[in-house]
Amino acid sequence: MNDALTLFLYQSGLVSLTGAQQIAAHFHEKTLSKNDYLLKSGQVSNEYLFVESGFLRLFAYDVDGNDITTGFCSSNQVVFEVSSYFNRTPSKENIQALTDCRGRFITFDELNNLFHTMPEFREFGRSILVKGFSDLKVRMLSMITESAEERYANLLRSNPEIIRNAPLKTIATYLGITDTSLSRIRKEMAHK
Amino acid sequence: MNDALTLFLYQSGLVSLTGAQQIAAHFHEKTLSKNDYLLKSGQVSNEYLFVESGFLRLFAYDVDGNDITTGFCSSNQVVFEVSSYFNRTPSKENIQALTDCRGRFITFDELNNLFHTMPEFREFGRSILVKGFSDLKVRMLSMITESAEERYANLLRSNPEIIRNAPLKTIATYLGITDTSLSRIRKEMAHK
DNA sequence: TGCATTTCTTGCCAAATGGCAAGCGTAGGC
DNA sequence: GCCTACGCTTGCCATTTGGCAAGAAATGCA
Repeated sequence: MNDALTLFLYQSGLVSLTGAQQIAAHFHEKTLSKNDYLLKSGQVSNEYLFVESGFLRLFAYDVDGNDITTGFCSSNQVVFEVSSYFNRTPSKENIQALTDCRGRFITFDELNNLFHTMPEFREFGRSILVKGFSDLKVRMLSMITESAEERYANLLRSNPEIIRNAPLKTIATYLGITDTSLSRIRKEMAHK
Repeated sequence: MNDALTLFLYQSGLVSLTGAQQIAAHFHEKTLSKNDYLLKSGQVSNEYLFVESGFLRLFAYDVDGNDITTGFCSSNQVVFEVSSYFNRTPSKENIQALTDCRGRFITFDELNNLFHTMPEFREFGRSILVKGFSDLKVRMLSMITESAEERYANLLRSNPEIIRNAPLKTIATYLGITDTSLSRIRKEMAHK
């Protein structure tokens, strides 16, 4: 009987089953209630969290103090603030639960120890980083080449559950538009 | 007497001076003439290139076949296509020299061997990945919160040399606007 | 040098998106 | 259960950006 984290590690293709079990054993339980923060700006991210259930969002504040959603996270994904976690510097971003969440985390020191003792976990760690990077590149390209309506339709296709759990304004800032515009786009799309 | 690569490794703060010298010794010379490709889409990126002199750009094709600049690279930076290089998959992006370039590269297999034998190089490798990721996050936030004019002003401030070496259309796609708009923005800014 | 190609600018107008404010509905706290 | 946030929609109009096409300027190549 293997838990979701063990399976996630194993299914990456980079970790053996016994390796996955050993690695997963080092993670700790974590629960968050809706609206709880996993990370607040100014803090140093110290939880590399595998999400078993629930949804979260990452956001930053712009110069005018508006919060801008920089990412979403759903179950079977890893969430943490890359720069703060690896550089041990204060985060500019926040990570907040959109719904009640359950997951398993590991601290930076624990992760580094595991990296040293288990090369296959190192590979896994790199793959998480590379995937996050590539996904952001795809999103940037979509931001440049697609209309707001196309970007919303994409998001709806790829993350329908999140769209149901996040308020309109949150989704709008993620897409780079105002809540007013998103409301109009929704209306447009309903007509079709 | 240390070369630029050795200094770059050492100045990361993650590698000792002797370590930096040993690592640099594994890199190979590379020169590119203006407009040469370091990587073409469809190929697997196999050169982790430290640029000693010159400028390059990364670009992808959108659905209509237009090329979209996804990044710039100048001297004292490392350039490669992250996803293709680490996953050994065909690249969707191209890397092309904007000017004559000189640098030093290492292949994927060589890099992995070095990662295994020199833990300090592993740290360095991670820091390159993390920095690329964070920089892209900053750019995404700027894309969402700033006007085209502000983004252009930022780019002008951070990379004046590149702006002088890249054609207007190349810069425009990087900023997510048309060349027509960028031309107008330049005119506007000249008036001030 | 001269021709051809590309790059850049500009005018005119259209389309996309934003700003503001009012109104409405709903959900949570007391 | 009521009242107050808050979240969402909508109208009106402003601003930003784009599309197209023509022409000017610069560049590369024979």
